[in-house]
Amino acid sequence: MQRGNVAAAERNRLSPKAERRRRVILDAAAQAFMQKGFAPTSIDDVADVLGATKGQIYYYYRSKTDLFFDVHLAAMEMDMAAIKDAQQAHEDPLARLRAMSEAHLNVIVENFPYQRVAVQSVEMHMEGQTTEEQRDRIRHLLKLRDEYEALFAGEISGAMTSGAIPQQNVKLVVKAFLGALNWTTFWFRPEHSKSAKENAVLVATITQFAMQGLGGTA
Amino acid sequence: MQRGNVAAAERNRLSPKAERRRRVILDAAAQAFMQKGFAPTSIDDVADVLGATKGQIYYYYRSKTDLFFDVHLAAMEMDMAAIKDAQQAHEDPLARLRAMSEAHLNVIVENFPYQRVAVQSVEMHMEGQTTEEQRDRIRHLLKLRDEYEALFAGEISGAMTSGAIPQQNVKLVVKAFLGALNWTTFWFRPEHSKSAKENAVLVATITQFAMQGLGGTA
DNA sequence: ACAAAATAATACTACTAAGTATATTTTTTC
DNA sequence: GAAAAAATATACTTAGTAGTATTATTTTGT
Repeated sequence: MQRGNVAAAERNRLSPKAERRRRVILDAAAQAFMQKGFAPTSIDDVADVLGATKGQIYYYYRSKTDLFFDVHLAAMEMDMAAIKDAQQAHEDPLARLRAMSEAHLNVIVENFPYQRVAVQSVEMHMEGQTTEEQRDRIRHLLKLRDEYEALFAGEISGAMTSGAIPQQNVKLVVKAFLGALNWTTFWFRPEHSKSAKENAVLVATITQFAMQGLGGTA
Repeated sequence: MQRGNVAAAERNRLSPKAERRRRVILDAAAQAFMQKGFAPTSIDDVADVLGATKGQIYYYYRSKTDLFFDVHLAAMEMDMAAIKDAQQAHEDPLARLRAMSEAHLNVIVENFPYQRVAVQSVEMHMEGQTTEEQRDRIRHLLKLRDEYEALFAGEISGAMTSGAIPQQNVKLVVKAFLGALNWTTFWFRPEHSKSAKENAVLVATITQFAMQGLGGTA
């Protein structure tokens, strides 16, 4: 039975085994898209990473586009889960923000292929030949991205209100803040990363930079 | 006479008229690549932006790849020229760095299509089917990029040595610094940008964030 | 004004890769 | 352990596009 792509909401209809298989394919796709980006990566490239053939991929996914969207969505879900935990562990806006930054960077270094793919802009690749259903998914992904940014912006605003950092243009500084973090996806190479300690230094240093960027008095 | 692609060093062999035409094509290519990225942009897309046909483009450029490289190179040359001017206008490392940051951001907002293209990683698109000559050009572009980063890293090191900012991992903070700036290519939309004043606020705010990120005592 | 050179458009070729249809193999179920 | 269902592989079709060959037009020099 051809099952094709399923939205996140109906994933539970799949058998646990099928879902595991989907995840393996998703990992291979993240790996492949990471290396060359969406357009120049063929389904056969993904199949090569997977060690299988096209047939298998099309059994679980309707199209290359849907596969890409699912990688993207999985990446965002990782991010969301990680920073919400971080957020709830603290009271003070700046403490929250610091924990969120660390969580975000940890997700990047630990799930690099997914996070790298998520940074390749969605809208960029999909102009024109998309179905209405796919445009819905794009809108959803963009909405998630905006919500994610809003979580950071909210804490920055909170810190401003409480006087912990100077008044400043939140819309702009939140971009700079996330830019400092997300830029990691451009230069970090997980295969060159030796130790967990080295990654910890990365997380601490970039977080320190971003927090100081806001101009707090410590 | 078919002339094809020429490297920067031999551009002066072209007549002024031919060089102007090349530049018009380059602008169109930057515009087109900006919208969708390299792979999904066809030469016909570029020709559409140009308001002409393929024939014209292939008269001046050997291949789509060479065209992309030239956009990239032009972007880097803009950056280099801008920050070298900024650098020479000041003595103090932090003053230099601030001026370099402002210069870099101004180049981004004023030549957005080129700068956006330059941020699309070169290496990402070109795995495999490249000629030896093209691989040379990739290496050259990557070298320029490293040199560019080294100019920023040098000033950060200078500021550290003079005690203007705390000791820190320069390799990492220079990435965060440039990340805060370059991230602008992901969210800035020149067509929505109303006034020069608004752009000035952007440049000042992002620069302020990046400078503070280094932890100076002001 | 006209020949030659330069520039540009058109018509064509070859190839890549997404998606599909079909066949084969593996797993499950009774 | 055989029939049915699920999972995977293979073979094929088709659309899009990079690059080229050829033709047409414009510019330049004399």
